[in-house]
Amino acid sequence: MERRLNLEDVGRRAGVSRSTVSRVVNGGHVSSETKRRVEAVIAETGYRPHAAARSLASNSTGVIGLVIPSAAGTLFDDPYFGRLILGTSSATNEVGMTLALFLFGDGPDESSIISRVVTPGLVDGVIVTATTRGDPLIDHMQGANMPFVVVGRPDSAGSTFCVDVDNRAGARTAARHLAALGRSRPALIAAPSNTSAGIDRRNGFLEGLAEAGLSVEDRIEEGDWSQESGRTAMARLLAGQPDAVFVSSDRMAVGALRAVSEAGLNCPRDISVVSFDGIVPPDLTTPRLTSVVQPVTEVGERAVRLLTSVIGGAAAPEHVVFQTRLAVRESCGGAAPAETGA
Amino acid sequence: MERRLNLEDVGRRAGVSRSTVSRVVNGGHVSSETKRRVEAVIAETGYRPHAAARSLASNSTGVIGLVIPSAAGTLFDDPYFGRLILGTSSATNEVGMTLALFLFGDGPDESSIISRVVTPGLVDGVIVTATTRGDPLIDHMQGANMPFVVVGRPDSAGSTFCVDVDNRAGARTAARHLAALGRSRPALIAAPSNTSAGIDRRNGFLEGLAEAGLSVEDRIEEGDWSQESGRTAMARLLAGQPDAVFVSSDRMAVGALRAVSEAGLNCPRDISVVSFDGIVPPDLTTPRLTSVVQPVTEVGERAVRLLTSVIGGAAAPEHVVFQTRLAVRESCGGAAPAETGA
DNA sequence: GCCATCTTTGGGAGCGCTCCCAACCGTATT
DNA sequence: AATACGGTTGGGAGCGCTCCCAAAGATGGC
Repeated sequence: MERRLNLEDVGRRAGVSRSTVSRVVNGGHVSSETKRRVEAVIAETGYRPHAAARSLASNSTGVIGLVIPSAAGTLFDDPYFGRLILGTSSATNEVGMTLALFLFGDGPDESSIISRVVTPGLVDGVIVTATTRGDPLIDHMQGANMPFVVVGRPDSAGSTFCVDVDNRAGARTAARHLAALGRSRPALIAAPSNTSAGIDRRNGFLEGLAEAGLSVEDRIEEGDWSQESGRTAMARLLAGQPDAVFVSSDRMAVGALRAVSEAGLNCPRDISVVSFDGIVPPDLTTPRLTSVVQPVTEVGERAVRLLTSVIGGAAAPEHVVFQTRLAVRESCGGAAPAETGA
Repeated sequence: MERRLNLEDVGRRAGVSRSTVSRVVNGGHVSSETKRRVEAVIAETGYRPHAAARSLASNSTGVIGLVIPSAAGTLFDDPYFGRLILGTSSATNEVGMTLALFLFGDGPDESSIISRVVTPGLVDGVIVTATTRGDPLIDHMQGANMPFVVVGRPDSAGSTFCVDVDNRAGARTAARHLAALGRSRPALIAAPSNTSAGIDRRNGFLEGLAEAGLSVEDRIEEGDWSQESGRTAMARLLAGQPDAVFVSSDRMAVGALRAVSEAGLNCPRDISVVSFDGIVPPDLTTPRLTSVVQPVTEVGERAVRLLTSVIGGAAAPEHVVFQTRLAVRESCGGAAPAETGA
C-alpha cells in the first residue's frame, strides 16, 4: 500500500504548485487551462483532501454533533428521536457537513462523553436535545465556548439559541377540540414535569379547558413517556370515569388505548383520546389516534440551519418556534372543527 | 475570546516541554512529581487537546462511521435501525470513540455523501448496513482503502468482514413451530428479494416447511418492509385460505395482523402469525406477536468491535453470525415447543 | 572512580492543509 | 515607452499534535 498522495503530489503531476491544486479543489481563481489539467490528475489519481489536515489548518471541521442525553436503552422506542435524527441528518448533508451522534447512556462513561462533545477540533457545533429542567449539560456547553443550539426550551432560554414547538398552544387546541366535542369530564396524562415539553403541554391543556369552563379536577396522572406508563396512568384515571383524555405523547397514548380496551370500554364511544406528537403511524392503532402533530423533521432541519448561523458568528440568541397542527382521526370520536392550525 | 491554548502553553505554565505534557495527557512515562504539576495546570486551565491536530499527527481520528443507504424518509419507521444505532453508539462510546452517521436519502446528494464517507482523515473505519444485492456501495468501499465491516451478508461475503444473524436458521425455526402447531396451509410474506435477509428468511422458511412435509404452494407474497405492504400482502394471501403465515419482519406483521382483523378473521384462531425481528414492543399489538428474535443491539456492538480490530490491522476476513431465538407469544396460537434456540 | 544502563526530558521534523504575500505575466493606460 | 493594474501562480509560515532521537541526569556494577 503506497503512501496516500497529497496536494503536493497532485501538483507535481500536473506541473503546478500545491497552492494551485488547493485553489482548484476549493474553487479559487485558476485559469481554465490549468484547472482542466489539475482536475484530470485528480480524477485519474482519485485524490481526496485529508479532512483532519483541513480541519487543523482552517480551524473548522465540517462536523455537527447531535447530543441526546437520555437513558439510551429506551431511546428509540419513541419514534421521536428517529425523526429528529432524520431531520438533522438530511439538513447536515444538504449543507455538506457530517453528523456525529452522541448518545449518552446512564453509565459512568457519561461524563467522558460530555467532555468529548466539547473537544476542540472535533465538531464545529452541537445540537442538544432531550434535556431536563436544570440539566447541567446546558451549563457545561455554555462554559465550553462551543457553538450550540438547543432543541426544546431550556431554562436559560433568554441567552441561548433554540428551536422548539409551541407545545402550549398545541395542547390548548387539543383541549378546545375535546370541549367542542361536548366532553365534560376530561382527564390528562402528563409528560414528565422535569421537561419543558411536559410542563408546557400540561399547562396548555389546562388553560384550554379553563377557557371552555372545564377542569380535570383530580383526573390527572404523570407518565414517563413510555407506553407502559401511559397504560397504567390510564388504568388509574378510569376510576374517575373520564369521558376524554389528553395524552402528552403518542407513545403513552398507545398504552392508554390499551388500558381503555382492557377495561372493556370503547374508544371513542366511551372516551375520547387525543395525543401529542403525531409521530406514531396512524395505522398502528385502532382506532387511529387524533393528535397534535409537531413537525419533528423540520425542527431538526431548522436546528442545523440555526447552528450553522451560530457557527458563522450569529450574534443575538434566536428562538425559533414551530406551530403544531391538530390531525383529527377516529380516537376523539368526531371531526368537529376539522384540521385546524394551532 | 483569547486564543485556545495548546500543549506548548500548558508546558510553559508548568515549566516543562510540549513533549512532557503530551506524555502526561497520553499516559507516557513521566516522573510523578512532574505529572502532578502538569495535571494541575491542565485542570486549572481546562486544557483539551485539539482533535484535528491529533488526527493529523497520529493518522487516526477516533471516529467510526455508520452508513445506512436507505430511502431515509421511512428509515425510522422500522425500529430496527434505531436499535442498530443504539448498539453501535454504545460500543463506540465504550471504546472511547465517536460515532458519525451517514444516512443517504434518494437525493442527488447521495454520491457526494458516499465520497464523504471515504474521505481520508474523517473516520477510521465504517460500518455499512442495509445494502441490497449488488450494491455498488460495497465495491466502492473496497476500492477506497477504508476499513469497513458489513452488517448483513454481502455478495462478496468471502472477502469482507461482516456481522450477520442466522436468518435462514431462524426462519426454519418459525416453519417448524408452525408445523408443530398442526398448521397445514402455511403462507409467506417475504422481504425484498434484493436483500440477503429477504432471501435467507424466505429460503429458511421454505426449507423448514419442506422438512415437515409442507409447502406454501402459491401462498407467497413479497413486501417492501413497510407496514402497509404487509397489510396488502396479507389481504391478497387470504384468498388462498392459509391457516398460518410467516411474515419476514415485525413491521410487515403489524400490517398483516391488521389485514386479518379487517377480513373479519381472528388471529390466532383462524390463522397463526409468526414474524421475524422481535423488535416491535410486544404490547403494541393484539394479539402479541410470536417472533424470531434477532439480537440487533448486540449485532451493532459486535460490528464496532470487529471494525476496531480491522482498523487495528486484522488480517483474515471474519464472519460473525448471531443466532436467533423464537419468542412464543399469542399470535401463533400455541406455546408448543416453548422458547427454543434456533 | 569509570563506564554501561535506565529513566526522564527536550526539541526537531513532519502530518497535509489553508492563508497570505510576493512575484510574475500580459495588457491597458498615460 | 514607461507605468499601472488585474489575473495567476508559487512558496513561506503555521495550525497543534505525535513520533523519534538525542541529551541529561540518576543509578549501579566492576
